[in-house]
Amino acid sequence: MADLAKVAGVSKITISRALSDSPLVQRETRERLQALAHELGYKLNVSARNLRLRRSHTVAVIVEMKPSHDRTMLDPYPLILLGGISQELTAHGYSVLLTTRQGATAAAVQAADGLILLGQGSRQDAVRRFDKLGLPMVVWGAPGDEHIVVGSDNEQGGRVVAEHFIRLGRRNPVFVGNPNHPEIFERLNGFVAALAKHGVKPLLIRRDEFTLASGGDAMHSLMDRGVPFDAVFACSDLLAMGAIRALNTLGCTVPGDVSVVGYDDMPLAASFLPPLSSVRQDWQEGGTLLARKVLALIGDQPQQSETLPVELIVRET
Amino acid sequence: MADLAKVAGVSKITISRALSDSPLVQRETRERLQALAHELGYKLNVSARNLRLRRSHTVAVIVEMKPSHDRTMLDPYPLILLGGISQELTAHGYSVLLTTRQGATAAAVQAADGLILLGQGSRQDAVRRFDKLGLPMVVWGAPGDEHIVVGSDNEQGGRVVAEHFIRLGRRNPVFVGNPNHPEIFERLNGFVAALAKHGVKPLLIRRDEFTLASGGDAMHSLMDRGVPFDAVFACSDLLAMGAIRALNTLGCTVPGDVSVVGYDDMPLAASFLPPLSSVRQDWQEGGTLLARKVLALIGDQPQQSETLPVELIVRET
DNA sequence: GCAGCAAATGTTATCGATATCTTGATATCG
DNA sequence: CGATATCAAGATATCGATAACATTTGCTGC
Repeated sequence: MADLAKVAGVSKITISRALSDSPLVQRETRERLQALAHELGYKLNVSARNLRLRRSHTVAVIVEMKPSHDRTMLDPYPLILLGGISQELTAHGYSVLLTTRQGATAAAVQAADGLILLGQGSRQDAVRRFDKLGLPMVVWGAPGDEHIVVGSDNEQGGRVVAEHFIRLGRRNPVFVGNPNHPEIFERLNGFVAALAKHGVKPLLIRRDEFTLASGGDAMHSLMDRGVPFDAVFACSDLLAMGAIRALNTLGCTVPGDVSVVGYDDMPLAASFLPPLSSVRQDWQEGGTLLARKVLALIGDQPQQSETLPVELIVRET
Repeated sequence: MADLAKVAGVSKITISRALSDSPLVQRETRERLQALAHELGYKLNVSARNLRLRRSHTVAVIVEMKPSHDRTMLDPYPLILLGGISQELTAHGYSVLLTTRQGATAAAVQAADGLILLGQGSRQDAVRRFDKLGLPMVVWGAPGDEHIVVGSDNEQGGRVVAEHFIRLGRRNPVFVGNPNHPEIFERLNGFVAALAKHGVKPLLIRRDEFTLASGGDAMHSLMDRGVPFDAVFACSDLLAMGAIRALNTLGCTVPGDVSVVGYDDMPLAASFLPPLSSVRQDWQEGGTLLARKVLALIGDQPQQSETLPVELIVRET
């Protein structure tokens, strides 16, 4: 900028003003300087500006990201939220600093103007760690009173599936998933509560992995134990698909003998054989909302937690 | 830091040295100052350091990311590469600045120490735009001579599928995909060349979308035209799955009448019915390599393009 | 006892941009 | 015509860290 100023025969500050379209500089001068800057290939030094302005126009997104081949694809939801987040932040001139939990100690995170936590980052211990940074922060997941949380309505998710099963006349439903995970716990809650209204008590099969294998395995162990069941609510589409395959192998028909509903409505659900019924969350909207809230917080506008509705897509299972 | 210095009764620079574990400061002093800094909750100002050191310890990853519900999931590969990239960069104290092409004009990108381009960013016009920034840059995709490219061996991918078809005695293979895309063009090349050695000439069905619908559609149009074919090489697993479904509907059996091979070996491929044969790329490794090369370039070590081998997973289609 | 040197710490300048306060020139008005 | 308002541009200080150079202190060896 100093060089530019010398070439143009003005002072640094005039250059600064001209480049930021300040009305303090005469239009002609401004345009001349802008043209000159462009011509000389001048690049603003962001670090210097950040230092001076005491803000980085950057939001750190902290993701729980396991590197294994399946995991990344099987559990891609944090990454999908990224789409909405990135779009919204970019539109407001902010950048996304992507970090895993391990990397979050890196200095760069402290430079961020705000924080978005995705994935199991919602685990309380993890969240508190970032709390200490004192940055505007929004968390994806199940609502609690400690933080500003955006998430889809997992309780509603459980409820609509329960009602669906009741409507179908199912009396022995099974829930497959990991209730230690707060979001899944909410689904279970909604499921159990809605069923209770009809005097039905579901069976809980705890599975920690969100894999096809795990879903199949759950069905096998159910059959082995000889427990009667006529409906399965799986906490992810993959669990559901694995379950259906296993049920077929075991001689059960879906949806004849057993109804199955998955979660997330991944694109493949629709073309699974048979087409899978599933609960759909609006990730794009979730991401957008997360971003919007951090930006608002950064702008000192108080925010509240918010829950997004889900939708049961009834197909053939 | 100045405050800390005052409290500790030393000068700023001593604080700076102590906190960066410089041996210029006596061990006792160093430890005392570190403890004090921790106690007072001192946070390094990254912008200031970046300014002074003229580097940001940040690598910008520019992704072609479409926001639609399907797209993100259907075409998640840029996001998967992110896993490897992020892991490797983090391990070396670097951060990942995630940007879409639109957002790449944002100032923050210029502050990065290096650039990684993913997705269709490999389109020449886009790549050149970033070239001008003069930053160390590595591109994912098909090798060209202009840039340093990391990618999987798409030609080999085409070749192994061709050989597989020949081995099965197929004489009328079809290629489904968008050859405008450089990576897919390479697959086509390898496919055609390997088939030619056996006197076989494949049919090309151009499809731009990587969706189930598109795959089905391709099969329908083939049948309508009455073209005989006995093998399909689809450029993505989704295309392949769509094709198989359509073939079944049209009264063809897979793999009886028609062999089908997909690409990417997504986790679901294995549990598709019938289990899908597919070409697998090692995304994790690809990401790691991308990151490693940018880091090397940043460290002024010259680098070359590199191609990763792929593997044909033969299942039942 | 003092040159000479090493170890530990301090001083000053600097990275590149911008906020605040001035200054000088022109316009406006009674 | 002089006083004040208005506008354009400059001077200086500052953001928070660190590199380069400077200084102090304590010690060795002759």
